[in-house]
Amino acid sequence: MGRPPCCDKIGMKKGPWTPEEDIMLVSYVQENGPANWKSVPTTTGLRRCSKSCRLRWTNYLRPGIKRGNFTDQEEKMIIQLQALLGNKWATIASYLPERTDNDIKNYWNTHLKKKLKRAQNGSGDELPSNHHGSFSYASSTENIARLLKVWANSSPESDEHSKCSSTQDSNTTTFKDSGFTEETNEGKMGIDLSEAFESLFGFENLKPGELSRPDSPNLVCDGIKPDPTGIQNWLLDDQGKDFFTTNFWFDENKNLF
DNA sequence: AACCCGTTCAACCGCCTGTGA
DNA sequence: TTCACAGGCGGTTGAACGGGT
Repeated sequence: MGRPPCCDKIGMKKGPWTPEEDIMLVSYVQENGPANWKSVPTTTGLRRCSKSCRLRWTNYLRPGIKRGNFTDQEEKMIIQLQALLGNKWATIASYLPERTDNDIKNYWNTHLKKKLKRAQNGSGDELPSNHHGSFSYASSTENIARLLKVWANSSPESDEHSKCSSTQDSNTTTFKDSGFTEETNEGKMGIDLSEAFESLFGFENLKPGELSRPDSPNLVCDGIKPDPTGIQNWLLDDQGKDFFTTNFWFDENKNLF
């Protein structure tokens, strides 16, 4: 016998939400903020379990949610991120702040999966050129490195960053003029990809100094930070500043190449 | 008009994780 | 250290809908 679902509590309603229920929930959040979901049913009188309330808010009622068709850019990002991260929908959603994880998951399952399959069986014209037509997660160092290199070189953002990197001071190798603000870094888009790196490269808990550039051994990596607009990644130096990485990657010995 | 079938997406389920007592 | 609980996450379901016959 497993644990009974929370919504099995007597009197709890299930199924589609009515406009009246939505209003009650929005009123609660306006007054109390999106927290303490446990108290929502008792405070509002809603006959919904706390999980249902939280889900309704985060997936539907929360401000700033974009609904409707996904743009080509969004589609491309989802495909690339899914190839890199697998079905980590919440992480992928953090790169598309106007979309919910549920939306992205649904879009993947109903549109993109089929699209990829068609492309795999057919010409492949529908896919970004760097997608290798596999539904499985990128599973080897070689594959993921190639995938990201090609993608980075083909995306408009990478052009911007390449320009920036070409102007950077080679002595300090501090990334400048990236248009990547601190606010963005610290916000929910600043997702740590170190887990993906760990699984791909066998890195276990990147530590300060563990990664270094062969041409600048005194430059060490203190972390990895992705670009919210794409799958370029920055390395952070030991002072927490970015030093760029767009066109270099790691080998199995944790050296950049 | 009635039925069938495929598609979409909101919502639920069950497990996992983080946190506080 | 252990336990309980709330919140988070990914997988799955099923009602609603639209197009075809």
